[in-house]
Amino acid sequence: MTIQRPTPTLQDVANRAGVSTATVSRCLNFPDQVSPKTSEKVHTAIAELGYSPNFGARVMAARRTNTIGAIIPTMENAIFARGLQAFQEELRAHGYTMLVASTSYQPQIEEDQIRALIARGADALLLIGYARSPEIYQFLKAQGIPTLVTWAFDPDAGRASVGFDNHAAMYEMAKAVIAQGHRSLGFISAQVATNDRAQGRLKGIQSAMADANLDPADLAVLETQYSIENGATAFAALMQRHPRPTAVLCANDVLAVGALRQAHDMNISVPRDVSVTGFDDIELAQIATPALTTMHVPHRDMGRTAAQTLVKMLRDGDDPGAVALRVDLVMRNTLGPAPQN
Amino acid sequence: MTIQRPTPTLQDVANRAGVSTATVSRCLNFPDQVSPKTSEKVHTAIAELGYSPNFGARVMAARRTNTIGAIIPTMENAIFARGLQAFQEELRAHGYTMLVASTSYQPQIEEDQIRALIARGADALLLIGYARSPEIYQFLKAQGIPTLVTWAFDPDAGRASVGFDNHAAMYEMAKAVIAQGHRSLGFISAQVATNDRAQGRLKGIQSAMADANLDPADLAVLETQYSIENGATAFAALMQRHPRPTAVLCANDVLAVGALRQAHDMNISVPRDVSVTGFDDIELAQIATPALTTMHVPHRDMGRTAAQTLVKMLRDGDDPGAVALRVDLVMRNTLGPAPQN
DNA sequence: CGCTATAATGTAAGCCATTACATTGCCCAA
DNA sequence: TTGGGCAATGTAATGGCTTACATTATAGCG
Repeated sequence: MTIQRPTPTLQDVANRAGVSTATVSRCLNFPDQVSPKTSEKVHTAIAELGYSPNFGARVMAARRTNTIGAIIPTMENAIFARGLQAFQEELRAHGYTMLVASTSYQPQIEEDQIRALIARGADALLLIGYARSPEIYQFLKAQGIPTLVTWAFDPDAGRASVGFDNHAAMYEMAKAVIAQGHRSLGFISAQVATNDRAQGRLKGIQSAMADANLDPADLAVLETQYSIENGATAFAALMQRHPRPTAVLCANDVLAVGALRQAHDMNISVPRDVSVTGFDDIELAQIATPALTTMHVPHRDMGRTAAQTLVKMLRDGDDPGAVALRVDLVMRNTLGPAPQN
Repeated sequence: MTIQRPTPTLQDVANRAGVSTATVSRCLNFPDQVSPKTSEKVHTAIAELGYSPNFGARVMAARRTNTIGAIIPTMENAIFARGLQAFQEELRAHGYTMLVASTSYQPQIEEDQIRALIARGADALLLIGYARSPEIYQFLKAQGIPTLVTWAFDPDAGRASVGFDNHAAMYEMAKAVIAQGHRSLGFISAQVATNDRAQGRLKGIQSAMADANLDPADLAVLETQYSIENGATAFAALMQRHPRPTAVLCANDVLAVGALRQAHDMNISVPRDVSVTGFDDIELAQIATPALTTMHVPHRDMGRTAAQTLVKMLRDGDDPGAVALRVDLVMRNTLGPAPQN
């Protein structure tokens, strides 16, 4: 039976070192304001006592937690996992810790999570995309929480953001597809209603079609959820359409890989019979057979830049505006000329 | 110029609702101890004031943060991302928030992160694997932080854990390979030195070899880091060995997929010339050509169970011991009979 | 109706670091 | 030697919530 000794406090350290609590606090937080001699005494006392500052008291007194919240749809999507990893690494380099929450793409859950993370003391927040209710933006502002939007770029939104232009990226992809002679396009999309990135991508295709004198209304759109299986199912459905699309664009690589698998199972040759394109350029894209033509998004870079930006917002209080990152069309082997008939 | 109003406190809510601060606090933390009428008054006041509890004060008074830390090698590895996602979802269902840190597989960083998360007020910790210094376990114990080990299973370690038996799983895999007539085996492994899961897997193969009257020393082992590229390089190197392995086991699917790609590039037919096996059963495994024979690990289930276990440890203070989850050998198309010569 | 058991609410004592402001000590220039 | 300026240190107010314990309201029962 050991005697339960209360954990030592700042006061205990101060007593033992023969200084005031203020000095001990300064030793810990502003070491250069303390003389070397004092500093040594204090550190000895800390070591002897096994002192570790009380988190709650510290947060309460300093009014900050050095914790930054990130709310993403799901970590199971490699692009978010990768971005988050880079975000966390960079945050750590600046002395911040990351709090994570996920929404499963549901706006209501996102709202809850925003409130939850703020209640948990997040000093700042990383969010995906712009689309959310004005009330929640209002709340964020009222709470004085710096917030950064990522994965999207819209200079007109008037919010701090680090991302890429989903519309422009998909426009470029669609243009490349149309340049190969395709006139009948299909699009396997993520849920569009509450997802501004998906919306941007859809509109990008439609713009490219309009610019090529194709009727955007002819685009065969199928909305489904993120999974290989769903990509396969959607592709099969698209192949039943009349006219049958000669090119199927996908909102992400996972859906595209599903489409590829389904094409293979249906004995449809890619890209001879039908072209398929992805979006994101995750590992899967290189491994797919044939290797997937897709849009490369710099996920890690986005995460890192987001961290730096957020830290600067927090420290200097400045508004970085909307920062755009480059995406690159990666030509591999699933986009070819439209078949002649 | 707007007037900066101080954020409302519990006291403000209490005044407005005409009750005491204790009642408001109870409304928030123990709703069933408060009469419906009072509860309504309080919630109205909260809504009107836009009140949100102060995290620091709350932590300080309650001496707990309702935050649980998870320290993993990297989120870029799909298996950890998936496990973490399930962990986080389950935690949320119990009212906890997740703090994440990553180590890049470096023990020193892990140690820093453990201290960092505890300094950030983590009430409990999830760690991967058993291997770490006694000092850090000592520290964890001294701080009274419930800690759960996952991704591994060792009833003799005397620690709370939820995972699977890496040794037994790889033993089973190796046995299946040997049963196909393979006598010359190669193993592409993760770094073994500081990674008990990798160690277990290696030993599992060696045990199976010994049991089949093969000399474990004949196993051609190559250690490398997690990436498709490295898997490819390692496979190429293995193919230079004499005798050339007729089966290459890989410590994870990502390495295996790299091996598969390299085999394809070298015009080595899988499984006719060489068999390849993976471990984990991530999406990549189904998509690989040919589809990868691998060991299915219930990552999501592990995450969910870990969350439940940790919450119970925290609430009831009980020690769950070592919990084992089942893994399943998934036969697909990369394991075949050893070639006759 | 009066009494008791229990539910609901109130009072007030912490919790422990940070930091604005005050004070002391020291060095150097005049 | 003395006074000014700056570095180092000290004093003490402050932050907002939880919770043990005390008190009051309510319901049920004989």
